[in-house]
Amino acid sequence: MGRRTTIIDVAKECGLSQATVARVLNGQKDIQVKEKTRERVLKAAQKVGYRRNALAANFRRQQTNTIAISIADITNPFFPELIKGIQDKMRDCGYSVIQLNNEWNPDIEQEHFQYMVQTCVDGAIISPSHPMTNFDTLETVPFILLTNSDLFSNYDTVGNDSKAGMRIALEHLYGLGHRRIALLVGGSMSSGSSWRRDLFCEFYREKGMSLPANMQVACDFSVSSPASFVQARKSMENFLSQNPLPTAVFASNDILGLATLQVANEKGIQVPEQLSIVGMDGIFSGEVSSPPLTTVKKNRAEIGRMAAQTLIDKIKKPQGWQTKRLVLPCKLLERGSMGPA
Amino acid sequence: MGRRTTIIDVAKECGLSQATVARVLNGQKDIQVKEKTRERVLKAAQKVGYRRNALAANFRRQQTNTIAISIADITNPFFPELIKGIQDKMRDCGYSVIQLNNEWNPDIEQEHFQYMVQTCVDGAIISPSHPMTNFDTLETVPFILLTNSDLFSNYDTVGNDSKAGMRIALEHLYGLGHRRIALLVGGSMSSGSSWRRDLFCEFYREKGMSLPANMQVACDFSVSSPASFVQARKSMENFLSQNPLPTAVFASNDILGLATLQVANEKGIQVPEQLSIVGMDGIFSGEVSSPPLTTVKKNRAEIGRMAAQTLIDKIKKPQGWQTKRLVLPCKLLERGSMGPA
DNA sequence: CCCGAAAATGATAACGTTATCAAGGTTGAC
DNA sequence: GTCAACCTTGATAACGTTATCATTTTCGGG
Repeated sequence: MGRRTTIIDVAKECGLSQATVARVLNGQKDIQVKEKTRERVLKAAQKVGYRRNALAANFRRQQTNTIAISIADITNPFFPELIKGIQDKMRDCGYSVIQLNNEWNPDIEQEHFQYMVQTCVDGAIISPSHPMTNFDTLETVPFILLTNSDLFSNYDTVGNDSKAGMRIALEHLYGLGHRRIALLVGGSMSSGSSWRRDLFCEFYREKGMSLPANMQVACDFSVSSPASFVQARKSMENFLSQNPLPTAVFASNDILGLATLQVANEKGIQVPEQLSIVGMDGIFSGEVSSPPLTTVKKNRAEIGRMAAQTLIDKIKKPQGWQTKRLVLPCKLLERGSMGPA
Repeated sequence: MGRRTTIIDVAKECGLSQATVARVLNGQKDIQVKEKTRERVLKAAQKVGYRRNALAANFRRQQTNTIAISIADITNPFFPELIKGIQDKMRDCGYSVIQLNNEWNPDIEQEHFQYMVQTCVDGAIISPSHPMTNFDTLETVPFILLTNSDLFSNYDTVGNDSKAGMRIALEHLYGLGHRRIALLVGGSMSSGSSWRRDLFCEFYREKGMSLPANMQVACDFSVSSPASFVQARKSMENFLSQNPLPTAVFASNDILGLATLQVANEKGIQVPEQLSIVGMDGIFSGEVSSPPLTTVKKNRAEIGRMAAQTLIDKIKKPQGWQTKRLVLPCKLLERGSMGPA
């Protein structure tokens, strides 16, 4: 099989130097080359069927125009829109995206970091698998974290203000007259749960209410993925058997919220008349339950775009970068599973 | 900033040749090198902090250990599990995955193909954006299509037997006594719709029934994505106003099915007592509606894994490859929205 | 018309790895 | 002890582009 045609073949064809050909075919926009020679080159390139060898170029320049995304699991409905947001922005800026799933596994996550270094991605956007994730492996790869946790306060982060979002939900429920509000959190190991409990207790304290028993459920499976829906249902079957029931439930993600809703429906508990349910995230599935799930919506596409833009800024400005922490607000999306107490 | 350490630095450090060092650090498993020298190299590598430069290696070998996936849109709930399946298998085999969204846009799709060639991906898995997609651009990149359409019968394909799946659903409905079964298809431009109509009409003919009026709805928006749920609802509001209603509906994807279900619920049409609804795909959202949506399930993760495996086989066996067409069965997943007529 | 500056082009050295072939060592059978 | 066969290691040439510097050409002002 014949060697693939190179810049040199083009040079020979048009009788110009390799350098000039390179300038025309692969150079930046601000290069100097006469219109006439440009045409000569283009014509010759066409004739010999030149295709740029990106591998060679990447190697020479030691950069790939590729960034990596490290998340837990693409099948978790939280992520696709986020990733889409990143991809769209990155595409506009000439980057490709490699997406890696760590399955909540820190070891895999570390492998991914190594991969990023070796493969010379230009940057990375990372949703940390857990609060202790160590980023030293990444060495000089610029990265942005998808979180708003205080645990990562000295890194660049983009995230939703989940605390404020949760507060909005609780306040709203309170305003509707609810005094027995329960909290559902998933994944004890996940960083997410502890601040939620704190905020929850603080909220009760603030309102001068004492926290009734059995108002907190921690599901010890790993949260928010459809795969854990069945398990979530089991927890909820148990939870919704208590008497008296709470009048409202705040679920820290929509999967938990939907599990609660489904079990409530099955038990004949009227939603929202007897029980209000508020979820968090705003995934599509919440739109098709009955009633549709009221939720604290995170604009995931926006988060993705912001993260991408921030990463690009960071890549382009290697000197004097100041740590950035972007926080986007959540919005209460009323869809029908919340009502007066 | 100091140059990053190379194989040559390691060679100097341990007093062996570059070639030997390369054999130890980056060679295949079946290389010959004495245990003692291997240790020397490893130790030296450790000491000078050697990191393999994958860019150089990729360039030299003219391969990337990366494959590309081209799909319409990752936010379409059909795709994440499919992609996961591909990623998992590919990861096991040492490949990374670049995922590209073409937004159903053939031009973007072609751009992606060019990108694949330039960037020298080792292979590609493609869900064609439309029936006329031209793969010439891909040149020598080996690829597999995610489809079961006859339109691509001379390519390697992996797909579900959607026809058989649809037939299962129709037969099942028929068996339950339904005689007024409606067909909902989305996206007139998509390749999918025409064979569905054909099969639908044939089914009626086979059963010796005449096809009543208004038993086919084609929604002229681009299907199966949550983004079109609202539009699907509108079509269904209209459709479900007719009198008499069909006793059953086969929706060619779950989004349409869920839209139908929701509108039926709102109109007070009892599902499945007054109206049976069967969807197709088996996305998670169908599990949280009430009743949960009965559907013809496609095992997307399995499809992904098969496609990945097939692609790998093809990559590894460049000579004498025989076109393969893998067809996986669909399964009726009864969840509650289907009952006797 | 000449000169200097700027613009355009040319020549060539990397980039870090892999692959090829040559050279040196070791082993075992005769 | 010799020789062949095999096992290790070494030297070195690619791979195709970009970047740097040198050279040539163009152009305008005096």
